[in-house]
Amino acid sequence: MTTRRTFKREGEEARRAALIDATLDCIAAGGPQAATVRAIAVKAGVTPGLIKHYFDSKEDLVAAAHETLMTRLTEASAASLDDLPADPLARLAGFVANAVTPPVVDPRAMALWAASMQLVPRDAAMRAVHERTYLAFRNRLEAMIADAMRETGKPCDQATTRSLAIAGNALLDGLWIEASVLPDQFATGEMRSLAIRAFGRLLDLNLPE
Amino acid sequence: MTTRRTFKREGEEARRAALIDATLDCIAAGGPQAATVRAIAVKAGVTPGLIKHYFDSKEDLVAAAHETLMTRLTEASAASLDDLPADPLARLAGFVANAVTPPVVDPRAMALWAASMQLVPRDAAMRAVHERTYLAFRNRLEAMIADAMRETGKPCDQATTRSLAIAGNALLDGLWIEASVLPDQFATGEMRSLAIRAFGRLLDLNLPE
DNA sequence: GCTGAAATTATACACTTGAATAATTGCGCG
DNA sequence: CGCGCAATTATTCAAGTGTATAATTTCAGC
Repeated sequence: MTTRRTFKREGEEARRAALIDATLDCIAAGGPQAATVRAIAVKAGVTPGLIKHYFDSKEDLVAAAHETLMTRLTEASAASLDDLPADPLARLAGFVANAVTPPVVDPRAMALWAASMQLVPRDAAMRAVHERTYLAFRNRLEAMIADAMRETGKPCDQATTRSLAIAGNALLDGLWIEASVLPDQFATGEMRSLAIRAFGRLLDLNLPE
Repeated sequence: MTTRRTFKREGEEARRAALIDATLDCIAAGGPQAATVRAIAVKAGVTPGLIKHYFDSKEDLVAAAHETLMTRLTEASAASLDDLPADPLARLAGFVANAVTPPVVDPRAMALWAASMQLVPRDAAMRAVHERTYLAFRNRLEAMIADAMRETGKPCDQATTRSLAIAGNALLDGLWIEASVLPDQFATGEMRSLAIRAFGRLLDLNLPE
């Protein structure tokens, strides 16, 4: 007679979080098709049936995982703000450098981001999440740009600031992607100074490296 | 007694191409997990077994499809070069505008691109394809940038040109992504002039809109 | 310690998946 | 026309999928 595996009762929040993390791990490691209920359960140290107990369906779990991912990416860049200097120019330079170097630059995060981008065009809920997090990031960048321009006596109108934020955001996105996916293409530290210089040219500001 | 479905013999190239197109259609419509051998066969107007006849495995077919996708994206942007003016500044502006407006901007292409980016970190063959196509695009951009700088009497050294090409490429990538995934965020024509202005600031050139 | 309810595991099921094999058909060549 | 081979279809199979349900275990409250 085989004995049942022993288990411990965890709180609902802990279990949901563990299942979500396990889902993200699976997707990062092998793409969406690798995130099967069984693989997720193994990674979470749990039995497949438990997924059904905490989520109505696997689809629900995946949606929750993507929401968590997006929130984390946004919060990660927000957290770094606390460690940046108060001087607008240095602050902006630090923000830029942070966005294009590890740990923000990370193949795993990149793979997860690509997986979620893939869902955006055909999933309204995912699109809403993306739109919200995108605008949050861009608006934060816009505020820092406005501060920097004002600081250097080159204030610009709102439309220009908006355009610069859109372009600056795109620049950071593009550099983040390439640094994450082809890390060997760039020498150590090259991406950092490259990004700061490019951002400085975009704003016509002399950002401190 | 049920009669067999009638069929026609197509050439090998035609069948392979049809299967690859069907695969891309499936991935674009429903993500990688929707690209099952049966769905692909239906879309190609063929029986699942035929896939095995032309490709050793489904994995091989998917790899071939991604190679085709990447090549097409690169060739699409190359084709537009023929229609651009010879003047370096106007040429660069046209290239930029082309990259951030339809038909290059396209939710379907974006979804396919995301699907393939997702494979890059864990598939060496995909990484090689990405690296090759990325460098081809960037080198083309670098040459145009060098021409434009020389034209305006602001020649710059090779390292600077390289940096500007990397940043310019990132800027175009980022704008392309956002325009493709959140088309409603930008007014008609806004993305185009925004991109040209931002690119002009990056290079410190007055690009004609 | 008991007890009961909730959490967790175990089992079963219907379905889909990719692949392998056998049966048939189209069609170039004589 | 008919032969033969390769292209294509049809069928089958084992493995894996998500989910539903039943059986067990944990643990808080008495």
